[in-house]
Amino acid sequence: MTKWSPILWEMDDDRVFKALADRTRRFLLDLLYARDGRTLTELESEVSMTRFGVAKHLKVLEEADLVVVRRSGREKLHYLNPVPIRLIHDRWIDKYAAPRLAALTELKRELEQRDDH
Amino acid sequence: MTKWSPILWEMDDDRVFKALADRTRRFLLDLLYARDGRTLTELESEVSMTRFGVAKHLKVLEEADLVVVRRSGREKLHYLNPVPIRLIHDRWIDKYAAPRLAALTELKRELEQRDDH
DNA sequence: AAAATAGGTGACCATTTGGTCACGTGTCAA
DNA sequence: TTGACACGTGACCAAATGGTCACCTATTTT
Repeated sequence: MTKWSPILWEMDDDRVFKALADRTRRFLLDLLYARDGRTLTELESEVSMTRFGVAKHLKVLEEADLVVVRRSGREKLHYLNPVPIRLIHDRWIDKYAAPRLAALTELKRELEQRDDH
Repeated sequence: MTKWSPILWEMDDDRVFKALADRTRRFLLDLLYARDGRTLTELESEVSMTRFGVAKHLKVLEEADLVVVRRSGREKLHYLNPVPIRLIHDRWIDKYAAPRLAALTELKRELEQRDDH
């Protein structure tokens, strides 16, 4: 229905949400958020799963454009792309409510800290 | 691992992402984003699915805390809760990158508009 | 050139998920 | 109080998903 401009990127929202629906894939995003540009083998070593499983998950993340890759010889470096996440946010949170919400989530974080020890 | 403060709300991140992974459920959130406080019957009329299907989806959204309900007699009014969405955003987008990203997504939106007609 | 390294493919199986239906409960109005 | 209305439950089936494996290609190193 919507014609997307292919100039910057393509976002298929179903692919993105399906990609985020799996714990392992979210953990892979966490790893890349902490440090970008890792190879499949390096990521595999952080997850208790075979290389094949991890490769499959990374492929799903790529196709959702949540992860972008750069090839370097026989290695494939993985990078986190935050744009689709930002679009999720913008879909259900309006500009004027955002600051108040940010304050609330901040408060939540503080309460957690206080609880943690 | 993290002890959550039950004071404000509980967030099970898996429930949230699984809930968002379905097109119909996202559409229900869109409907509630446009106008809050609707009943099951009203929401059902907007979707080509039986009442049972819609009820099941709403239950999933409730359990994920993406929708909160208020009972009024025999009716059940549904409201959108943006907090879990905000938490998704905060997980993978750092505070300093957010403004630049917002500009990018804004540009994207403009390009779409230009394309659309 | 041979061996080691990094990654890809298609098939397979167990489990989960989406949607429908028959039936049941609580609330309101005539 | 009787019937209409708003919603909930448990069973059921087809389809999609997560994970593993045997086997494959391409690049680098010795």
